[in-house]
Amino acid sequence: VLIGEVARRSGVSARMLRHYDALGLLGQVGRTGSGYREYSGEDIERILHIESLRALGLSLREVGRALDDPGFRPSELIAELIGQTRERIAAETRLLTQLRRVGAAEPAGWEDVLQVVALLHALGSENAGRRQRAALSSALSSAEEFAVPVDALVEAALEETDPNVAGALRWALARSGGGLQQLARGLGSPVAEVRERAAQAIAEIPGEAATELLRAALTNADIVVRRCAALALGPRGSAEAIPTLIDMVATEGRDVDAADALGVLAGDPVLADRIATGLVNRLTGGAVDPAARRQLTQALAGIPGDRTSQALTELSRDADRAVAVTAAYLLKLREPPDR
Amino acid sequence: VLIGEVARRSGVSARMLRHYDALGLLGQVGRTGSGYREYSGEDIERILHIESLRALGLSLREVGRALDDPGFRPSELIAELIGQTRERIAAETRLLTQLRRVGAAEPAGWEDVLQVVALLHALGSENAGRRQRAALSSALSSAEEFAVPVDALVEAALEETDPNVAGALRWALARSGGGLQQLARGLGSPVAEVRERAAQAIAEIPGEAATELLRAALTNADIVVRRCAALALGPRGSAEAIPTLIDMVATEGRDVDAADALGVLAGDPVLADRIATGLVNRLTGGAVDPAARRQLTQALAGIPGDRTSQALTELSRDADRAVAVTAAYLLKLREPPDR
DNA sequence: CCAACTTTTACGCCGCGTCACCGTCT
DNA sequence: AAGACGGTGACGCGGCGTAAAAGTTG
Repeated sequence: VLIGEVARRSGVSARMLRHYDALGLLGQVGRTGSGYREYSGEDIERILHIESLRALGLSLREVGRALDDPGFRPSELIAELIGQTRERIAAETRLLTQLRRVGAAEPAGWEDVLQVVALLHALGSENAGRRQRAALSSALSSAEEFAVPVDALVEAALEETDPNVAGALRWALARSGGGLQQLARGLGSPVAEVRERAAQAIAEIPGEAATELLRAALTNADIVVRRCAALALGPRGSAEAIPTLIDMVATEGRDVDAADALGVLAGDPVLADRIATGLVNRLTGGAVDPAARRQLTQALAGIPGDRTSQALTELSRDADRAVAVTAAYLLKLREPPDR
Repeated sequence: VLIGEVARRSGVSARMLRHYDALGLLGQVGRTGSGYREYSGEDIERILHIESLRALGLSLREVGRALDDPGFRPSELIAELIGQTRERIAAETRLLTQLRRVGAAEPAGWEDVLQVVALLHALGSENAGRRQRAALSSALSSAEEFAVPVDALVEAALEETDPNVAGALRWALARSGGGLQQLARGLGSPVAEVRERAAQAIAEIPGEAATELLRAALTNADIVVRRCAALALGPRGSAEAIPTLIDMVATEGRDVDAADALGVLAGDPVLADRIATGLVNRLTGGAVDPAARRQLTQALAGIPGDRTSQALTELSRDADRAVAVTAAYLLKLREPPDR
């Protein structure tokens, strides 16, 4: 069979058939008296084999090695090819999300494209300084002509380990005002750090939508998220955060911040009563550790109202000297200034 | 700034910087007195721009065209790049599934790999004849050393439009005995044809697992699926199919097949009674169209038992002549042979 | 004799590493 | 004067299209 016939039937161009021959992939191909290549049935079969292996992604060189080595184990090669293909898909997918972000920024001209690309690239950089600069510039560039790619900011904020850069990213997000939906998804991440970062980022975003999200986060499965949400909800005047905040006052660590948040909420007299009652219930409930009782007592400092005054009077006779002294001191502070 | 410095700070190799220069991407780069390239701040900025565009997947030639044309609209280019990238991802993904299937076939040597690849390739061919041969060969090759990639068969069977090839594929699937799980997923496809093909394929697979799946399919949202399942469940002795089959008898199209299936089920005397009752209820229920009544009467032919005989006696006096004649004829057939 | 084949040889593409060989700074 | 820079030119890789120039079929 001559080369043209083989080319037509196998779908491989005559050029490539000659190339295979030149590379020695076919062993020796027969020739007619006048020098034309004469392919045998075996040759054709071998050509089909070559095409099969090439379809799996092997290079011609690899095909040659594979077909020549009769004792080759295919399974590991297949596994390796799978790995390589996955890697390529991952790279292409990263490229695709970059492209989508650039497109979403609706650049008006090349200048904008270049700026967005540089920004995205810097946000994904290994270098913390570059990331920092990128975060700051996206925080400040909201007045530019192109839209800052919010989802890239969210992704960066959720993955950022450097605290300074993370802060800058949260600031940028807060200024952009968007990304709440993706941050909300971050609250459900399997990774604890991501959940916490999402909660912090939402906490720094102003507006009713973020507040609503924080209220929902009060029922999050992750206690860290719940506490972060509660701290942020205090200044926003959300009474739903009170139980979590009282829990936090009784816990080591964020008790001062929680007490402050309760103090802000207690600006409303109705809430002040509820908060005071909650704190007192905690103090008189059984099995509370002494350190927690002291923190709860101190938290009463920020809560106005008669309910607190009564509680402090009783606490000034508390069995725990530290509690009694603190309560007495706070009581004196609350005496009316007109002697 | 000399080339080495630029290379170190931009991450672009000196080789490539010279290449950019040779391609004219940078306009004219300055030179020192001794002929060294001297990059200005603008040059460096331009280099960063080039890198940005290359990161988006543009070739050097495209970068040159883009940067030279000041009035270029970037948005359409971005859209095109997105399309191309998606296409590449799709191609790589197809390759990945092929590779996984080859790996799943656990080939012992190159021979097996080649056969599996050829088979997969033929299954995905445009040419119906090739697909047919591939289907037949995978139906017959279950005795070979390698495992036929069942999921490829399922995918092919769910997408096949040629009825002959589809039949061969279902046969191959039935012989392989696997793929039920993926076929079950096909029952939930948004495409009606795919759902029907999945149902047909399951119907041809023997065994309790397939029967169970068919029973579940009786509650499928797609009526075609339900009917296909019911037809297949008849011969498997599943009484659950009876209501659907009776519905089918009263409907144009598959009524004869449904009647046959009911006849098989009626081999069990208890079921025979239930079926007869069901058919009679349909006949005496209000607002049944005449054609349906005739089909229901004919279906009684295959149902033994006294209940049927009584019904036929009554029907032989039916107002519809066709029904009455049919019933009378069937009654005569049922007279005991001993005169 | 012509048309349709075949043959070999060779260039180009694209992005880039790497050499060779030579000049120029400090 | 050594060694770190810079310059140009060229080759190679991989997979193939394409084209030229010539010979072989029917």
